Amino acid sequence: MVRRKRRVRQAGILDVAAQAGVSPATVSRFFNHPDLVRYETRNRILACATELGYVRNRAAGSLNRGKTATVGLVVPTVDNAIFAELIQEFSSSLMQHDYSLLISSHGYDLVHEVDLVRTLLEHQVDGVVLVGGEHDSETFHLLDVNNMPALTVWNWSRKPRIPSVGIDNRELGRLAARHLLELGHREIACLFPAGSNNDRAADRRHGARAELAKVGASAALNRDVECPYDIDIAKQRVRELLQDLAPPTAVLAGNDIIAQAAMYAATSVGVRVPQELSIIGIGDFHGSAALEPGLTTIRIPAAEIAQSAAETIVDMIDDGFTDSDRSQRMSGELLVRGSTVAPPSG
Amino acid sequence: MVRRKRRVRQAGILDVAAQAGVSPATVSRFFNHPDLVRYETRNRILACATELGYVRNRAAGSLNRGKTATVGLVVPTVDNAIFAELIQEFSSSLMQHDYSLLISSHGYDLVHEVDLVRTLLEHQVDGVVLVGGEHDSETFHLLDVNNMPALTVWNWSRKPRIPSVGIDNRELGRLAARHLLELGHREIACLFPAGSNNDRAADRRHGARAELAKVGASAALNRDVECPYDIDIAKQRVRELLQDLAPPTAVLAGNDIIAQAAMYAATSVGVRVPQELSIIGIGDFHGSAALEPGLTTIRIPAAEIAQSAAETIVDMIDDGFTDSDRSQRMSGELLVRGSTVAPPSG
DNA sequence: AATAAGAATGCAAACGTTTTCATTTTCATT
DNA sequence: AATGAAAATGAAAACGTTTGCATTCTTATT
Repeated sequence: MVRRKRRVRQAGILDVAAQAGVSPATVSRFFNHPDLVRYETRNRILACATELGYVRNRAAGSLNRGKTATVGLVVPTVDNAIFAELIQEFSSSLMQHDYSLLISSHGYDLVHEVDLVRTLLEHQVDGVVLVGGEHDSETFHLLDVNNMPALTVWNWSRKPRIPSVGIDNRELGRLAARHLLELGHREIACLFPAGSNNDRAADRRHGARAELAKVGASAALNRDVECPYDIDIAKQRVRELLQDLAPPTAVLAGNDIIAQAAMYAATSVGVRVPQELSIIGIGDFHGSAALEPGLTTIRIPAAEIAQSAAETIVDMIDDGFTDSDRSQRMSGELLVRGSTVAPPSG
Repeated sequence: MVRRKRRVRQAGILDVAAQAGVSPATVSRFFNHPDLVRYETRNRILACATELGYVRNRAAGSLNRGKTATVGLVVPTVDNAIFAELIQEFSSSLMQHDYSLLISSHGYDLVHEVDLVRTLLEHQVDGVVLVGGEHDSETFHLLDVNNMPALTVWNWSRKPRIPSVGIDNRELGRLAARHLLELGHREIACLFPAGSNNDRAADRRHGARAELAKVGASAALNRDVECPYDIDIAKQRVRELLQDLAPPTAVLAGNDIIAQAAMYAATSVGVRVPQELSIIGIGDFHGSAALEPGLTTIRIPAAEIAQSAAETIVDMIDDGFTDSDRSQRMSGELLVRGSTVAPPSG
């Protein structure tokens, strides 16, 4: 059977109406407010709709109502465990509220992010969720001018430009540092990505450094290594570190990916974890518990953040945007597993 | 400054037109066919548009043109390295063609998938891309009735219901099995997820089993373990396997996640990889090379698949759907790293 | 200067819904 | 059967673009 080249006109609400012997208005009501339609009529319409293979045209609907029941989410990257859980959970929470999700990623490029946000707006999303608190001023401008319900997630901050749902990254850094210090470590290498375009990482690093400074920072200071969230590069960095004349007794990693890389690096140069090197991560990603030894880390409640964010943005959309600040602060939690112990006495 | 509760009417094409002293038609042309507009007029319109913070309303446009420049992608899950690279690459390829991406995931539930596809159609996507070749018949029906350009990716199959761009999963299984056999392994445990709702996994398993059968399957047969793509569960499964009276000399994992879990499992029970246990995965995910030892695996060219899929679906949309079969077959490739060697003699 | 061809713009009719308001039908009450 | 209230439906006007066709403005050619 040859597929017709000529595009068959799709069945519209008018066709359904004609077939069912009612007005288009009634068909529309059937889909949007079924309780306003008589029982028998409902059946008739449903039958005709399925028979004709009718699917609603949300674009047309939204033109009228000014709502698309769609939320846009902008993440730095999807090619990574980092935001996978957030996305998954956000998506399904949203779906429970009958909203759809439009995702885009900018690869940690905040200028590119502007375009993504604009595209989202062009597609008439009802709300926008961004990861992180730092964004191009044009991004803020666009959201503001278009009076768009917006939310930042992942990081919490004291006085956000737009409401934020997330954790205090400084605290995460502090927690991780404190754990290592309490175990007795003083030779600690910190591995964080560059702060530009990534305020989350910058905050974590500041928190960690501040905590370390309390016990006299000089030792830790020269072990502040810049390292992207990339497993191969991170592994290489830690390797160099371990082959140093005076290797650190502990690694404080900017996230679990770097921590995982650190474990591999240690194995590859024959350094035993945790006996000779303690490693702590941040994030508690899927799989971090399965590592051998299990990775000590600071848990970020990704699922909770995602769920709460979904509910908050939906609220903001429905309530039409009151002034009440919807920000919410979640907290990180130290998860001690096998990768950290007291440093070798010496 | 108090944020207005009342929703300020967004600037529309008419406002821009009025401000610039031209007709709405010209403004529309400025955005869609700039070359039709005189240079000075262009400048004037651009100035007014930015001043008013105008963003186009694609919903309205699409109503008229019947195009949204949006493609829908349906993946089983996003919470996993598995499809991350595919998504990322597909998204950016699409963006280069000025298309946007609508993503949804169904958690390996093909019935749920029907709803996702319907939602995608309601949002007037111009094309739909599905992962895997097996889908609910209602899914096929919807796509067909609505005459929707559609593509399946990831797996290639001989006679697909709709065109497919991907690899032959049977071949991947075969390749992995052959490598182990050639090294001399005969005690091989295969770990694959259940085949229902996941034709990719089923095909890989069949390919592997077929290859193993060539050398007499009985040994391998009783080592056919069902195991989901979950690192924690997989680790547990392999652990049980290794504590068996007659542990296998090699593990053939359904994907790199399971393989990774197998490595951790081995470490946790003190079995050395690769000396006492060889492990091969399928996929070559981000990070598989960084494992210690590096994971031998069958590479799936995710980026190539994604790029090709993006181009193909865009073609199908633009060309209005000729009958030519756009299917494309990519191939897997054995990547020998450190996790496989000949079995211990004896 | 007159003319023609081409470029630039304007007019107005779609596109497929939703919703307000008006009208009809139903049903219980008298 | 007559009445009124409530429920169900219909008519028609939006929503903000795009585009075919008509018109006007440029510019080059004579």
